[in-house]
Amino acid sequence: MTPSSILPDLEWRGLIADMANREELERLLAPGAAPVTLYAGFDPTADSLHLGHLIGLLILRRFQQAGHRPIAVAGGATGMIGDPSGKSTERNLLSAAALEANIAGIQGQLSRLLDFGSKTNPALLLNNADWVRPISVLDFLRDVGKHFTVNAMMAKDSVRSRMEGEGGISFTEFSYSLLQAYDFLHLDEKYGCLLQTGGADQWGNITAGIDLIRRKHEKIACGLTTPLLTKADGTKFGKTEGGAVWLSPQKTSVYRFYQFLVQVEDAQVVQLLRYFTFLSREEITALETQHAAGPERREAHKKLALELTRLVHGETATADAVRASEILFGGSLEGISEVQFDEVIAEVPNSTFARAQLSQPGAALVEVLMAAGLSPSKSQARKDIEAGGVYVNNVRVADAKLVIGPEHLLFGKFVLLRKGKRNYALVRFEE
RNA sequence: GGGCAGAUACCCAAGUGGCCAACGGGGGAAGACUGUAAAUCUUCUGGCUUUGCCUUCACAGGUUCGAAUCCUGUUCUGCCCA
Repeated sequence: MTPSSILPDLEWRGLIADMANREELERLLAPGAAPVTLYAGFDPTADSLHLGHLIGLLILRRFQQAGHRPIAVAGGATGMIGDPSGKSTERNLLSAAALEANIAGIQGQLSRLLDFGSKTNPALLLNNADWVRPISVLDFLRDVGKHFTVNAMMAKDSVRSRMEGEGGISFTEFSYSLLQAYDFLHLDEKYGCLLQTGGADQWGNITAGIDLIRRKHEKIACGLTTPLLTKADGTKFGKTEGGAVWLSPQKTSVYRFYQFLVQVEDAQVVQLLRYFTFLSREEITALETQHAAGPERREAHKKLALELTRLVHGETATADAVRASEILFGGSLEGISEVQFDEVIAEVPNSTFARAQLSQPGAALVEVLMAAGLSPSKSQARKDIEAGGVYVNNVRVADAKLVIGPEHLLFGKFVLLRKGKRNYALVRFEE
């Protein structure tokens, strides 16, 4: 990847939703031009980023691989305000302590996907609180606020939809885009950053920054937005029953992360390969052909899951998740060794019971299902069993009153539970 | 401050004295079909010691043999007037 090939590559991948000042951007990225400094911001709304954020982060990585200089900005300041973009209601402010923890969490994730040691174009990780905190309200209103008309701000989609809605919008959130505009200005002044990237919902905030830079310095800054990720039916991508798919293995286990990608619907898999992987055009085209010829082999899905899990969680953790998946979805449990089983344990949601519970009355399956987190209540567990959706050691259970006893144990201590087609949980009975 | 309307399960939304754990839709779960896909069809979707029992229809009281439904008060929301 060369500095000038980045735009065509992004375009081919479908990663460009919109560009602000396209001609200028093309000029900046023309063959022979100097490396470009660009930034994207990540607000600390949670202690981990999720799949949706990953696209934006990977854009930075793509630019860096092409020789440009990425800046990842953690929104220590903007996170205190709350971005109204894409939100239908006013948000609760996060406490300072929560913010701090969140920043620490996402900074770690940001740093893992970018290269800070590069001799030629090292990445930077900044916190906008560093330059927003020191500025006084009066200075901010005079230096930044003066360059915006409320008329223009109200025309922005994020603001307008909230004005028309019922809850209104607080002055705090209304001001958000000014803060983000100020970030862009600051990064231009200090690092010569003239390109901001972000999701399509960030368009308004990005152009606010471009306007500010133009008014203050008569410079043309650029913006590039990526499409928002949705499923084929238009609903949110990256959500499971449990919520978002997080990058933090504490919040979404590596196995679940991998499985989420393996289970992606067919209609999306090729697009996701383009969005999320660094595979070449040729490799992706080949996978697409393979997938079209034999979708049941799921080659594209597995490759997508493999590549992305590696990127986020590393080689070792990925190998474990793949192995666990092969055992659980490989069909029969026969011939599986105890060693292999041990490997599955760490990956699959698991819980431990006292061995003593197996004697005499035994442990009621409904209780175990609940304890294992597969069913939310005993009533539901009964219904799940009656519907034919529960398996013990991959054998369907017919009786809702089944009691787990020593005869169900694998290797003397495990019971593998499954609800539905693909929800596994492992229960270990220990002394 | 005055007037009016409303508050029902995850969401929307029926029900206006017994037939109500509460119509219908969405969302979710399971099954069938498949390929750890989609579409389609079927079932389920308060809890439990499950042929039955218990707790729910904003909250607190009351009327009644019996209330989500009637009455009183409280809280909250929307609309209109000031």
